[in-house]
Amino acid sequence: MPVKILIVDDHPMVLEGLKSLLADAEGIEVVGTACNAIDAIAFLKNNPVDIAFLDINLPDISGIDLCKKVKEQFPEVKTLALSTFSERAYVSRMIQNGASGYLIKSSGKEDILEAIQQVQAGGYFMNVNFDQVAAPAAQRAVPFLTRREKEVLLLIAEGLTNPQIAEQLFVSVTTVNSHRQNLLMKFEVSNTASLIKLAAGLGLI
Amino acid sequence: MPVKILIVDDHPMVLEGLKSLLADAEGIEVVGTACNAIDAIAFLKNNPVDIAFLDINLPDISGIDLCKKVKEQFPEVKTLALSTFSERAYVSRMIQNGASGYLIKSSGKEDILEAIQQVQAGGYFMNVNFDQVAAPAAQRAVPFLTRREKEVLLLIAEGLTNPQIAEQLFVSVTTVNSHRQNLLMKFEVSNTASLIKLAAGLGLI
DNA sequence: TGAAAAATCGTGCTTTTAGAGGATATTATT
DNA sequence: AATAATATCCTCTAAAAGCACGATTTTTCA
Repeated sequence: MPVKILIVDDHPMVLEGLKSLLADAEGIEVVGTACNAIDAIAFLKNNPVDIAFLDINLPDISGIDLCKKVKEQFPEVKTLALSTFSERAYVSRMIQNGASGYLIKSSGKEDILEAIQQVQAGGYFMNVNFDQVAAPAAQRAVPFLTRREKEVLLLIAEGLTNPQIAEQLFVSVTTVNSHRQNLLMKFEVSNTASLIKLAAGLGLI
Repeated sequence: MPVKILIVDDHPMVLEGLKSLLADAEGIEVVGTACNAIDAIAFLKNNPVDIAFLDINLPDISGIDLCKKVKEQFPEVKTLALSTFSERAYVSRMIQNGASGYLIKSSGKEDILEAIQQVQAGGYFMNVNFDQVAAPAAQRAVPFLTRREKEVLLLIAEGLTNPQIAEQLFVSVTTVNSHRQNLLMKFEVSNTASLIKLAAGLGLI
């Protein structure tokens, strides 16, 4: 008896791609596809399924919530998260919600087949290392800036030098420099490049 | 005579998906696929192609650079950028490099067929509205940067000084400074602050 | 193979930043 | 009226960046 697969993804390319890649695989049958969570649930109600591939981004509810629903209503169905690189952060939540594995969309045929095999045997599959990704999540708090500091920050970002800013604001260069030093301190950086990059990232300039 | 299509993407799912979606379309033939830029160029040398679908993220060189190369070496080949949502910022550069259109990977069959039709007729196709995204970035052309310049730019943005960058890259400080000066020249700015602000606005860092 | 592009290294000089240590006014705000 | 925060100004030093010449080597590609 072949392994029955349901694919849930709103990208026609991925849907078709997976279907095509699995079409000639032995012992595997794609019994259905869905492009949203409602259709997916409806399909599961009426058809036996062994493994469900769930995209993390779906139009109606997220794949994470769908995963939870599936495991609640159909605990015998094993789930496999489908994700692009940038969504790796969500994978741990998917696992918490009962997913048996995680497959990045750039996976090749071998990975996909291995994932199915592993999961069908009751195991887990994951083809990404989280070591590299965890870092960027760290959010930095926006430092409190005074009116003058904001003005100076803006002018620095526009490429003005301290003397030019001083002229613009009718103050002395040392004053501008003070504000500049305070900006570096508040952002906890040691030069203009980091300062501007952070400020840009926080949408301040 | 059917329209000859080459698909370049390193995601087997997308590759297969597109192929499958276009398989039964009338007047369209997928004559080849490639999962990197080198294979793509090699294929174009030996086979006539009307339209090349180019993924923006490729393992060897970026789709943007590949697009440029293709238009230089095979000006008669029309190019269509393939991208996920998060990469929209790069699309304008793709267009600058001669692409005839842009297709998000979540596109359905209708969009894909319409894109092919439009492009083959000499027109442009784009199924995303840039109003929300590109506003600040679109104005200034993104300068062409060499591999080393990009590296240096990134390290500058991380707050490293010339001596630190030199150490990191195992080159002399004067070399780093040369790259830095070239960056300033290419971005038409006169200091680091402007450089980083611009680069951040263009999504380069 | 030969030309073009990129990457590498150099010197000398000026300007700007970064960092330390202050001090004194001017505003809030309680 | 007293306190705190902000804004202003100062000197000094060292480090880094910016700018202008240059040059050689390596890589890429037609």
